[in-house]
Amino acid sequence: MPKGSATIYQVAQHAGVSIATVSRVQRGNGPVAADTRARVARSIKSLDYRPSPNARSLAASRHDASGIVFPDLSGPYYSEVIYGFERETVEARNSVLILGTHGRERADDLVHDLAARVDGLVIMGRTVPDRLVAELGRMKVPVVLLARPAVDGADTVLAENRNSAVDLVRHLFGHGLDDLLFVGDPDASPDAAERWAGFLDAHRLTGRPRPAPPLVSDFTEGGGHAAVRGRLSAGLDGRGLPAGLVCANDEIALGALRAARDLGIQVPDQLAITGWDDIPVAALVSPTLTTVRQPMRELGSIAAVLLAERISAGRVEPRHVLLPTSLVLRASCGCQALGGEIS
Amino acid sequence: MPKGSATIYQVAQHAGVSIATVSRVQRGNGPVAADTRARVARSIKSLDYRPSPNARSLAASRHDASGIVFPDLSGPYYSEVIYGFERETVEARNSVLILGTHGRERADDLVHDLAARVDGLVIMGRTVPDRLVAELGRMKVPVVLLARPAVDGADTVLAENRNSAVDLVRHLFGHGLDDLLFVGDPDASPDAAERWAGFLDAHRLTGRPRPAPPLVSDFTEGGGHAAVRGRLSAGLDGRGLPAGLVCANDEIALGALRAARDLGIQVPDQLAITGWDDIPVAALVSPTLTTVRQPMRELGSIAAVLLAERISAGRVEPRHVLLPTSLVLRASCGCQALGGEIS
DNA sequence: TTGTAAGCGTTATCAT
DNA sequence: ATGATAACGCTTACAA
Repeated sequence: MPKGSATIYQVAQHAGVSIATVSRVQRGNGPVAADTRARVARSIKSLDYRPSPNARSLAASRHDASGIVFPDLSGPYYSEVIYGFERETVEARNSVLILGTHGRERADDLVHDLAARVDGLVIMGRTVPDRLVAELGRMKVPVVLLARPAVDGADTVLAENRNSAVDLVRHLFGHGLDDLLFVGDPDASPDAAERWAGFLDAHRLTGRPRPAPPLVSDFTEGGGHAAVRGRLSAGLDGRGLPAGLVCANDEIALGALRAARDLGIQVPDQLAITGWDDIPVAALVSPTLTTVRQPMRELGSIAAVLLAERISAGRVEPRHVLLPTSLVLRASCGCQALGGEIS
Repeated sequence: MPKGSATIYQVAQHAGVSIATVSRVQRGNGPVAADTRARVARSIKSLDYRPSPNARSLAASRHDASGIVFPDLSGPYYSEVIYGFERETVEARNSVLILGTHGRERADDLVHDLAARVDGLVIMGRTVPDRLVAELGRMKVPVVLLARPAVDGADTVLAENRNSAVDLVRHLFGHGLDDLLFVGDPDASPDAAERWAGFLDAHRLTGRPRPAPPLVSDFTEGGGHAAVRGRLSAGLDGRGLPAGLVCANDEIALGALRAARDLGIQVPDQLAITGWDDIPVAALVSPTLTTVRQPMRELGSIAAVLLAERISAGRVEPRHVLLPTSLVLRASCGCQALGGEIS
């Protein structure tokens, strides 16, 4: 019982056959006589033989593993996507490597290293520059882009943003809320950019004047709180309050909610607030949060499936999957707390 | 430019040296003449050579990777721990493999496979049976147990539970709340078991009678909501309401909060509720949640450090790290919403 | 049906 | 200081 389990040689010897036969039995492919198979199988079991994934990768130049790159694991969005990806990937008998770039400088090298250890990669959002994505494409590394526009010949999977934003904003208009402020940073993520674009569309389509520029905030509760609090207190000091805040995600909206509470502003009576994602707590805060649900786990699992198609089925033409979202009407926009759901 | 980058042979040829020399230069270890080194380095750069992790693992029998096993990625707790682990591990130039067991039957095999791909493993909670942990120990696979009592010679890292529970419960007693109900499942996790033990301790230490058995719930908001709602409506029907609910984690507490809201029960006036973990939303719900903060990311990063000690420094005597927690007093226990923090 | 042997891309041990 | 060359544990033609 030295470190590691038995090797193929030990099994071969134990069963009195060659390593080729052991390999055949183990992988269940080549032709093997029934009795030989049984004998070898017994040896495998009794020695508890498990082929070394490394040696196998080296010989077969496959890894049976895939990787996912994310900017930061913070917040429900990333962890849910990763959850979906992990689940689907393991289900397909592959291992999962994760890499958070965390805005590191070495990110480039880290991604290359990751790429060398897997059969394919899912890349979330703007974690890596287009240049690198193209480079991976040239190296024939299967790549699926998640929540990011197409680059090169890579697959993409994203949730619908722009039309959903239009629907959301028109719903707010329907509440008689005209003066809306978008909170988020369109320059920071493709998702935010699309939501902002839909926000603009809705104004244009309904013949309204162009709205104020976005109130810039990162995707965190803290960021949302700070930005919104600043804007609202300026509003209280005479600049005037917007009628509603359309936040680029739920966490920003949560921060906005807290800012409003800090300042004694009633939501939704004095100020409507909406989010995006429908993270679990959106239904738990008070007032409950009107938001746009996107299927986070499914984003991850579908990315895994696309990757598998490329790797195993050898697909090469890029596929682009667009997942539908649904408007979740709750209390924070002025709807009844019971609020139904519109897809 | 075939699939994958250049091999060591191509670099050797390009630089006019043997592969051994390339290896030396690449790894920066063996003795190499300055000019040779420079020439080889140039070749490496110009061919964009990156050693194959697989071949390297096979030859050196190291993986430069470590793995983490969790039961389910749902909820902030697991994702935060994994975040801390990933960050620290990548910082140390290692890759990270994750595996969710999701209560699968094949979990055993999956863990073995994972073990074959990494230099060491972090195992969270009760994801795998003691038998398997012991088996890994026998195979000399470095193992760090997280939020789980020691097994074999494995390291452990856990946050203090029992005393913290005593402090929390005594704090509730101080509010004049005597009839407390524990919500959670001590049989389902070591953490829950310890918190329940502390809950009992507090009663004993203060000369109170033994409290009612736990109201069983899994660690989810939904589970907490269902269990608590059932108990509270029974209470409303005459059985009587407890004075406070000590929940095994924040998500259960959130469910309890919702159940109380459903039934029109005022928190904390009619019913106090406390959680555990201090997940981000605990500060955002209304009333804000009194809870026990445990350093989730740090649990992950410390596990990574312990693992690294075993792997690189070759430590072999088990280490056991106990992380302190802190009581976070907010509104749901009856404290002022401003609530300070006691460590 | 089974075995032999040539890789796969490194590291590491000897020689030189 | 450098180069051969034998592992590492497997897959996979190719032979037998």
